[in-house]
Amino acid sequence: MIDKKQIKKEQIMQCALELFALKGFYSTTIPDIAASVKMSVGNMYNYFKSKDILAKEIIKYISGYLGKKIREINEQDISTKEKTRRIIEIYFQTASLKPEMIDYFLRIYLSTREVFREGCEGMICVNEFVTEIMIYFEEGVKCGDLREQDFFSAFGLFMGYLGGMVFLKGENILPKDLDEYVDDISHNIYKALSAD
Amino acid sequence: MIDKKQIKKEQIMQCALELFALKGFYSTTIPDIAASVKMSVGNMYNYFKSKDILAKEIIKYISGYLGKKIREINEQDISTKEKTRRIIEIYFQTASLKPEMIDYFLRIYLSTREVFREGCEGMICVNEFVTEIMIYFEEGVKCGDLREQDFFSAFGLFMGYLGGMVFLKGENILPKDLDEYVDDISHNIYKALSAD
Amino acid sequence: MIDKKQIKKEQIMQCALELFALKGFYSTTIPDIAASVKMSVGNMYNYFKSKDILAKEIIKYISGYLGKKIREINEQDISTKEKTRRIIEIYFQTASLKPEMIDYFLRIYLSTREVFREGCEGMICVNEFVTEIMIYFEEGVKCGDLREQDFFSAFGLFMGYLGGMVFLKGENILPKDLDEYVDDISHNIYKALSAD
Amino acid sequence: MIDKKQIKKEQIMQCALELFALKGFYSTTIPDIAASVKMSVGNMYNYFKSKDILAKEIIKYISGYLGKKIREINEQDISTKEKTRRIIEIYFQTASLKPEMIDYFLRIYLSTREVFREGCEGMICVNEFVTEIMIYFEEGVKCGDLREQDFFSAFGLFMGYLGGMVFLKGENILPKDLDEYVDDISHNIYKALSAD
DNA sequence: GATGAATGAGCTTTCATTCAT
DNA sequence: AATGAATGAAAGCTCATTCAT
Repeated sequence: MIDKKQIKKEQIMQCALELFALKGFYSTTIPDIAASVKMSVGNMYNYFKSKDILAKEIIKYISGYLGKKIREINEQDISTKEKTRRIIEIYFQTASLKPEMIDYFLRIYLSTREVFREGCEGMICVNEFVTEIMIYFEEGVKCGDLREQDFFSAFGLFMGYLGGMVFLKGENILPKDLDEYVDDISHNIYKALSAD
Repeated sequence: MIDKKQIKKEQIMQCALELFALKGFYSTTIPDIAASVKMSVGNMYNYFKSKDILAKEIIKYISGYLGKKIREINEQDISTKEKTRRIIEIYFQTASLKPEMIDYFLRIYLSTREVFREGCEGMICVNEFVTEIMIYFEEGVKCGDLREQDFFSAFGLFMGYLGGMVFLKGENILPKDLDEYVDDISHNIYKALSAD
Repeated sequence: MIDKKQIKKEQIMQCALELFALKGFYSTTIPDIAASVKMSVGNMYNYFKSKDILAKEIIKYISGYLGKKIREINEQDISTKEKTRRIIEIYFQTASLKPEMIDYFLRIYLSTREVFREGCEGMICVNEFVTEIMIYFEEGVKCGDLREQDFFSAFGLFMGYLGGMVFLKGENILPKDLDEYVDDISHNIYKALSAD
Repeated sequence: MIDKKQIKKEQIMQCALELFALKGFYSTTIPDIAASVKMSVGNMYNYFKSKDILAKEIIKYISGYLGKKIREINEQDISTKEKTRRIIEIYFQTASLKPEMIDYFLRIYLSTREVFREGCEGMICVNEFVTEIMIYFEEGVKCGDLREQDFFSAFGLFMGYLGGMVFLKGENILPKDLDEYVDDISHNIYKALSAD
């Protein structure tokens, strides 16, 4: 029973996620979402008590998804350089296969402060993802591959760079496919973060 | 006479800019803006025909402001390394002194697609700023300081990184002041972009 | 269920019809109509997507009503002279019992072009009514009672005349009741249209 | 001096007349009219104290214009039959050369009751025109050409018929030019009104 | 007389949320 | 759990009219 409810919740989140990413938070209405899930408006409120709460659950869901992917990389026995590359690959892959996720992250979560202010203070709602990046970084430092520096400076570089690229792709400004930038970007980032 | 109208327009833009950056585009109402300018709602429409148009004028205004600042750097006779540093300084300085500008850029312009789709295709509305970054980059390449690579990859790195840092600052996640990251970031970026 | 919705739509149309006819299209507000139906403003929009659409549905509704009445006359086995008289009677009767209908026709539909331009091109929205008048006229010609002439000249005479009388009545200019003019008018029209 | 003011008033009335006839009373704004007269909004109010008053002055102006035309016919020494024809000709001519006048009469004056209720009770504002039609009719009766009947029944026939035709023309429904209907219509009307 | 910036009430429409069924 | 009609507050925008210059 409890499972069934969870499945329905995820269906709603997936539909809402796509619509939010596509049209923006305010331009997506609850009836829009309900229609997309093929469910009545009233019933939606049995699963999520408000539009804001739905938005917050979605960002947690995305953070969990990405966190898991990176954890898998962190657990592999490979060089920091290789890890760096694989994280970038996973990020771009997600941007390619599930563009709504990265879009939601960049355009909804990062920009719609009013909505996430309460209940997502700090980076609570995005915790799983940030933690894994932190682990990647700390292990890189520990084994001497990465230069010791403020984590957030490194994080800003990493995530800002990747986010920036996906953004440009989304605007149809990039001449090439994201994959084709992986070499350049890996090189740039590793060069910036590495110890030597 | 025409000057007086221009001055009023800029007053409105400044007030709207602050409110949009603070509360978001949709959570800021025209009455909010009117109250902030101490002007009647109706009269606002004598200056900007719609909320959307106001939003677009603001981003052009910001782009012009930042473009001018970077042009001043580009025109100086200093090394690419030094230019890189100064651009970062200017960006962070702006984020510090006029935080609403960078915020607007990151949170409103980049995220509220529905609004900027028509009339800001490609990067038209942000043209002045992008052009100066392009000049910085091309001159760096020409004089052998920067590695020749896809401009947008470099642009994504530069702007994504800086944007990411300002973002983290805005979320009160950064332990230190933005200025204190200038060394690290300059180093990281220049290392990533430089020819050797 | 679908019936219930249809009934409510007709209730709204009837209330709106009365208000429009009484106060004019622009001087009747949606809140006015909602109050008259004892319904919330928002809910009105679950039945009619806009004020304009409501206005168009109303004219179709009236055209259907009058068309049906005239069809019943057309189907009767009586002389053209008698048909003429009965059409006039029906028209005046309607003007008497449901004055809002004729008023709406004359004062809203015929005059508020901006509203009916799109969606009511030609005489689409008033089709059922015009068709029946056309049948009356063609059958009269076929059986030799009416003189063959341009249909629209005949239509202009017939409808203009009747409309003009109702208008004068509405302005409280006519000294007598509309019924009392039936003889005169029947005579005038039939004399004008008849073959001899 | 007083003349100059009168000339300006007529210029405004002519411009307003055209706009009202074209776009309707409510869809024509004071700024629209001001722009059309090439005059400031504020100054317009030096000539007409309100939009409503302007509308009322216009209908009086039209009534005067048409009244004068018909008076000229009434004063001629011709048969009632010929007078009937000439009135129709004048009406159609006006509809052709100054379509805004007839349009204003039919679509604004007759339909926008809210506006004309106060100050145009009965037919005050249209007095000059109606009086001349009355004279035409009474003289026709006096000399035995027209059947004695209720004046308003005759008036409704005459004006309703002509108005209906112009209406149909305005809707682009009439296959032929208005002039070409003069014979038919003269015949129909005279037949309906005449004594034999 | 002339200007046009300024006012503010009022309009249509939207939409998150509730609630009777 | 499920429906979707109903609510009503609030949004963006318009426009007749006024008023300082």
